[in-house]
Amino acid sequence: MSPMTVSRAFTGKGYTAAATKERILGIAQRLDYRPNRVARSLVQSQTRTLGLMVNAGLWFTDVMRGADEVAREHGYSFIYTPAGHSSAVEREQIEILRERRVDGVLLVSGSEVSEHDHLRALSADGVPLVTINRYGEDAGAQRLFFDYRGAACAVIEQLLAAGHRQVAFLGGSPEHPQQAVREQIAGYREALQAAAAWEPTLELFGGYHPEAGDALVEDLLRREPRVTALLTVNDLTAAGALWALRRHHRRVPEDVAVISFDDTYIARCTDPPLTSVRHAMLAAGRTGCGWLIEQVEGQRDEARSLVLPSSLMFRRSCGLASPGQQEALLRHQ
Amino acid sequence: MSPMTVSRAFTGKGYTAAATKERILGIAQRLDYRPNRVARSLVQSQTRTLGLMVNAGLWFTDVMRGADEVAREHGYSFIYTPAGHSSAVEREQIEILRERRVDGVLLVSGSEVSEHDHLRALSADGVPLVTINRYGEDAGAQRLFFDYRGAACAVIEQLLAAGHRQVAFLGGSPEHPQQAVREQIAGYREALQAAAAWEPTLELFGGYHPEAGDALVEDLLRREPRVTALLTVNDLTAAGALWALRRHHRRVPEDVAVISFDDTYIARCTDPPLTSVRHAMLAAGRTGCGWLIEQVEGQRDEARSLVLPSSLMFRRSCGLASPGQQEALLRHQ
DNA sequence: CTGAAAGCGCTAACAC
DNA sequence: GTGTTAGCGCTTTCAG
Repeated sequence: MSPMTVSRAFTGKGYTAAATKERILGIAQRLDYRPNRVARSLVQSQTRTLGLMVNAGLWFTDVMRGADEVAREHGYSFIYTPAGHSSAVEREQIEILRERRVDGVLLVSGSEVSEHDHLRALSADGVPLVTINRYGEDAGAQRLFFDYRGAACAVIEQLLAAGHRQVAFLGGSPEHPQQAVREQIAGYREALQAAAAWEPTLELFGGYHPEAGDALVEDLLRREPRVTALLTVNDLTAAGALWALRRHHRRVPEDVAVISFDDTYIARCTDPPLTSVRHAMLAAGRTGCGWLIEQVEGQRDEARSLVLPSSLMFRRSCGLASPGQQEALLRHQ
Repeated sequence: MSPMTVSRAFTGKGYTAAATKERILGIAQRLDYRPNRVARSLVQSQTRTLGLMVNAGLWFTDVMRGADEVAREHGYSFIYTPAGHSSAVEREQIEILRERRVDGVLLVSGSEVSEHDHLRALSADGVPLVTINRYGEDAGAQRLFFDYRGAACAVIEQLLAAGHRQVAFLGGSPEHPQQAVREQIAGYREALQAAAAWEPTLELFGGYHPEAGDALVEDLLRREPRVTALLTVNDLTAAGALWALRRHHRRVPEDVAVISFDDTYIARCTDPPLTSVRHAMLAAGRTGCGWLIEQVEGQRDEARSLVLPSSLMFRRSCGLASPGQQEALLRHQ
């Protein structure tokens, strides 16, 4: 019963007599023996460990869950590390992951950082990298995106089709450091301009919180009292917008339709509940991790990128009929 | 420049001439060399890796952030694994963590599982374990709790002191598998009974979602129209309760005061915003990880447990004046 | 089907 | 201050 035989019994590689195998596993059980993956990692120079860098936030849970599911199915585990908002912090975390010899890195972060050398170095040294929701310079990674622009476009098109002509955008900023926000605004403009219905006075930027949403609606109603629909940068802003609309006795959705982004728990809790754009978080995690493992295991090294389709969760705030189900895929064109 | 000298240059252990050290670090930089922590882990039988088992959810972000901060300060990293809701799943995940030779495990999970052998085995084999919000059988772990009972008590006492006599409890169930929920109910009863103000008709169980909150308020107003205050099992339920109260033209907080549990984002988004019990998530993560590291490094092996004090985030829904600040510590007695 | 030898990259312990 | 030796627990390779 050499170490080699034990190894074969546990890994299933090579031949082992069924009887020996059984005996070994039995003894192991009794001795509370369990193979040491650290030693195995050393000799195989493969840790079956992936780095997961995420900016904590309301949404990252689902991405993480999806990624972890797939990892687990393939025998990988995740080392977690927060993403931070600067190249310096990122570089430091990546360094730790590299010392730990992770087989690949999944980076989930909307932060725009100025330098990408640390990411470029990863790929250059053969450590696969998949990014989710990361715009900016291509650092040799495979990349996944949520369809902020397309979703905004599609939502506006639906509102226009329902007869709305004065459709406002609330919150955020066209100068926001995260491109995702800028994409939303771009999508909003694109759809309205295509219908010759774009008016700059209907764009009210400047915040991401309920209080901002409330204040912006105050402004809006003063500037454009005829407004009949509004899209907000996120659920929080929409919640605040509802406060102001109620104060001004505008009924939602009869007088003003409201649609927001992100479909967090908040959307189910407001009065009325919010129709909200839902991004494919779980799918992002699953696909991202799948791509990563494909790279680690040597299939599909080429660069690729994919924009994941978003969907619209229909609730009472928008006055639109959902096409058959409560959740509908958002497809621009 | 033997391997040993390089090792000393990087770890700082033992003596290294400043000049040699500098030269080594320089060469390392140029060669893109970086110490292999896997090899180090093997020889030291210490991975500086901790297992983090959490049930995904709205709240776990903050616990995770706190834990990771402390871990990082001490040179540890976390391997993430979901907690699941059964002993079988837990056992499997723990097994993976043990094969990976984590130095300790932080278990964050309210799930009540029937068997604790896998946890007991951990401690028995010298793998430190700290649990957060885990009731039930003591499996040799150091344990942290949130003060659900005390917080409920203290909230009710404040409502009573403000003159409320008919105080309802909404949502949850005294038979809920998670003790945390049962603790809330116990605290509610305890405080009301102490004031001889407890009435079974004011307890309405049966759900954790807005729709449940809404329906339960319907029942409540039918049964006890004189109710002036209510405590809900969580923010979601409270949000639904607000819908029903508005439908019945009860003003919040003038006619009915509402206080909820968890202080999620939702509490800032309802109309009016919710006064809500906030648990010390970040502190739990930090303290838990700190305890774990103390165990790993050999100080403080004895069992210990601590109930972390909760606080109340005052917002408009409760009609109580906050004592000086918006957030106040909840202290029972 | 099983075993023996060698080595993964590092560090503990002990020379020099 | 620096180098040498040995070995952490496994797997690769090759021999039986």
